[in-house]
Amino acid sequence: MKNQVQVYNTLTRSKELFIPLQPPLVGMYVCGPTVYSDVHLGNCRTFVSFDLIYRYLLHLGYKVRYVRNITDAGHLEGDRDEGDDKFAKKAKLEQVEPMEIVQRYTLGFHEVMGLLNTLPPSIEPTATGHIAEQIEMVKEILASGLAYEVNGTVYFDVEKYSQNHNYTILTNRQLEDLLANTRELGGQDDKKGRLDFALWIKAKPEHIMRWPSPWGWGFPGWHIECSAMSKKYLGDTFDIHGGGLDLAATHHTNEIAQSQACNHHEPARFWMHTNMLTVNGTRMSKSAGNGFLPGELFSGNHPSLSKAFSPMTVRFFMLQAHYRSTLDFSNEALEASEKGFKRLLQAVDLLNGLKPSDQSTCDVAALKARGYAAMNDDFNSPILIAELFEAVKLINGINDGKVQISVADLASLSQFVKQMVFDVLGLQAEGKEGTELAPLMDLVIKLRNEAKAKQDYATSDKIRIALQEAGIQLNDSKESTTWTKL
RNA sequence: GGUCGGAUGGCCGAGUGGCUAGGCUCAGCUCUGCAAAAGCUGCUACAGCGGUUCGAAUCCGCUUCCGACCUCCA
Repeated sequence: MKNQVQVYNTLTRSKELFIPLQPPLVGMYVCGPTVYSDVHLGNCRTFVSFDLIYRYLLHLGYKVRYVRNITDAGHLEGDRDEGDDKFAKKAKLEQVEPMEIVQRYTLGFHEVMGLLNTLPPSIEPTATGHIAEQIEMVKEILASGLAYEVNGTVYFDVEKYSQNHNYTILTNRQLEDLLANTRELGGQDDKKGRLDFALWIKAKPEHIMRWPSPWGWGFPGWHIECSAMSKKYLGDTFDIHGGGLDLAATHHTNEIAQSQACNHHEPARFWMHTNMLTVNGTRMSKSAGNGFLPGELFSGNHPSLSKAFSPMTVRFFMLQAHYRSTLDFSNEALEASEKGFKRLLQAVDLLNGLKPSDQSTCDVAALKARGYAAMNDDFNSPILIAELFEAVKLINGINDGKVQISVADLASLSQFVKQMVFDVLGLQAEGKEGTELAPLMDLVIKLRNEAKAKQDYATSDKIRIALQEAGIQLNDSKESTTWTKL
């Protein structure tokens, strides 16, 4: 299965066969969150998408070092390379230490990632923990002549860089257009060129988050942290660099320039970008104010939400769209995912109790092949899920005695479905947390069945309705009664 | 304004030069004391207009509409 994965590379705008630099090792760097506020659902989608990619590569047997940073310094408010950074600004508002902000939102981020069942990255470095590496990198870029210092701030010289490099290689824009269309910045900084960006920023004396450097007290620019940390943990060139599509034009473009200036070759061979989560067709973002927080979704505590949706429903919803497509968020779409997810897991539960036959009247191998082909085609999880629903149909058919399956095929089907659902898609069963209720429920169901046997339907219906009001759904079938939490 | 990407059935979403995913909804059926749940069956869509082709929703051109990026954002 290895060496059959086609990955869409933003650099070439096409799918390419993915072969790691040093198989079976894979180095993957993904731009993580900026922890100055709660992550919203759009942020989560990116990390769920890369979690799928990480999981599938692991499933194929690759040994992946997955590095995802925490940005806890250096991100600026506004479009000027001076002034307070986001952490200091937020901290002033909330009357706390900047690192208190960082700590709070980092913990919140990890909690949400856990609920969404994303695997933790191999390394999760922080920007503030790698100031020395960033300073080193800035020094090297200065030495290469592609940066200049003005009053304690160091800028990258985009125009000089462009003489020998293609600055816009990632997004295929024309430098002239960029220069012509870049907004006038008000002339308050000391940049030579309009596209130049800060590598190191001089801090005002009152600035709390600042570090000593060869250029005086300051803090790192927005782009250098990813270049420095990816280089440190993955080397000068690694396999995959990922992030949200919104990072491509500026952040990743500048990362490539920094790495080229420092290391003299491109940092990553594959650039992968995940698309945006939209609300009514418009991108969900902090600044647009149309964001949903994961907590609001999981609790249903939001004016636009018809009800609460569980983390796994949300994850399944995200995986039902391809990572490079926009995905539109709505109550209807979430409800559809909730039901579909439930149906999928119910079929998975049936797997262990299926009775094999001598022969198969179904083609498990073809089903598996289609599932793998989908994932090998740029991680096409919607198609994989469609194939899993074909498996659901098969499982139900076997359960009903309408379809026969051999022992070997059943084992193969069972392994495939479970691996894909749990290991690759990263889904997990929910609603089983009420196990302490089980003995109680057994008793209630027994009493109700006794009433039913005596045709005392008034009592049996009373129990059913009361339980429903208490959030427990009874499911009667011919042989038995089961229950689920609503 | 520039660059790029989209427009798929009631909804969400894949895909693709001929065999036309999948989920949800809806309808019918089975099961059932009734209901729910569950299962089965059914539901042929690709913005518009031209063109290429034996054949296009899929390729090309134009039009309309939408979005993203160009400024912090996953």
